[in-house]
Amino acid sequence: MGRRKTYNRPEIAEHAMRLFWARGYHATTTRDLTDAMGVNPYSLYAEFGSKEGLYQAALARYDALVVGKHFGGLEAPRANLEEVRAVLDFFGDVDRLEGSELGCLMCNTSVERAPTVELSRASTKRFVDRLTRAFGHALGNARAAGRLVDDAPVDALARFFPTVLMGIWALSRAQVDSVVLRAAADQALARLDAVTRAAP
Amino acid sequence: MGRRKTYNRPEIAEHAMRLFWARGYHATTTRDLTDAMGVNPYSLYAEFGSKEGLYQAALARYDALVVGKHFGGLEAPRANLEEVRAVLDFFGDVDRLEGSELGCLMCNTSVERAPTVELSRASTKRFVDRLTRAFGHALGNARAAGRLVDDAPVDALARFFPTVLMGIWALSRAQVDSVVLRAAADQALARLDAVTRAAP
DNA sequence: TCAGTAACCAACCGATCGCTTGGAAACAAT
DNA sequence: ATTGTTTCCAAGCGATCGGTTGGTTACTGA
Repeated sequence: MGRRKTYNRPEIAEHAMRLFWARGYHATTTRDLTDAMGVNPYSLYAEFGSKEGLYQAALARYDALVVGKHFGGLEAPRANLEEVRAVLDFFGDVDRLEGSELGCLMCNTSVERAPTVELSRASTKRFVDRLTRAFGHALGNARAAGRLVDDAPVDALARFFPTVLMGIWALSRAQVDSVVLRAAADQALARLDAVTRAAP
Repeated sequence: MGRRKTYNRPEIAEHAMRLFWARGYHATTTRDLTDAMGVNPYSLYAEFGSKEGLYQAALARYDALVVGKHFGGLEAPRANLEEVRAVLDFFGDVDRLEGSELGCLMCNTSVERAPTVELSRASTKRFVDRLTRAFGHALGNARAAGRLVDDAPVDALARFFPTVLMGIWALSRAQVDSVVLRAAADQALARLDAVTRAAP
């Protein structure tokens, strides 16, 4: 009943995600968005209500696409120490990847939006919770498999690692020397080694 | 020769520092600034040239006042393990302080400004360098005093700790559960303990 | 085929952005 | 007291912000 949409909602949200990710919320104008996406302001507001609504949709898309891509392994049922090490190792070398100066959209949101926008604060908390659960899950598996020392502080480590990653992401945006990010990941890994039981 | 200024440059810069710290660069308008400081736009532009110039002055003020306050102990000639532990412990409990949801202006700058503004990127790098040197200095003293194990990776630790703090600051702004920040600081401290020689 | 409906688009809205200006006010030097 | 210099301030500059609207186009159902 009526004309069909010529755009695709998830695509628009993904496009917005990339712009917001690179430049932040305030520095990305609605004209930047409509120009880059080839869609009219009318369609944007009909679909997302406001710039803020579009931002939330972009965060949701980020959670599904990017977070899922990087932390899906950690959330897999049989995730173990290998997955924990892999993700820390990956982000220790993240500056070698193209676009690493973007950091993480959720880290950016925590800094730019969370203090003043309730929805963004909630999104950030959910993100931290997701990462904490993911690490906790994998570390729990490791402990159950007898690969961690008995008094290994699984919960504390599961909160520690996301914090280290947030630091790495924040610094990525300033393009600090890659040695810094590598050292941060390595020392986090060293802490993990300290509570890992030696292989038999 | 001529009328005297009714404002004080460092005071203006400090006032701007607080506003930028709380709301970020883009979300703080020049009217917010002039209203809060009781100074006219003319004076602001005569003194700092542009909003960007004022931001740089605010960063300089932050470096002198806030960074000096929190990391001065670490930079003291005789700084040692106690100072390293004190600063990590302090920021592990930072959420108990009033205004902790502000995080750190340099962390905010790294995220919001560094990717697109060369001066802010340089400021951020200098900040990270200052922290890295401060930690390296104190850890170097500890090693020289025989308080660290022989193969303690002083340089890596000196890069690791600032990264953890950046993570804590980024998360502070989302007011995440204090347990997260405490755990992050504790695990960083545990890594330090692992390379500390047992007391005789 | 034609009414009804929904999406499209260019043009535009008031508000606010960073920043400037013309003239009055306050000082120092003589 | 006069002059020259500097700062102060209200008002306002063009540009751009997030968001809207009226008329047109494309589709659906009967």
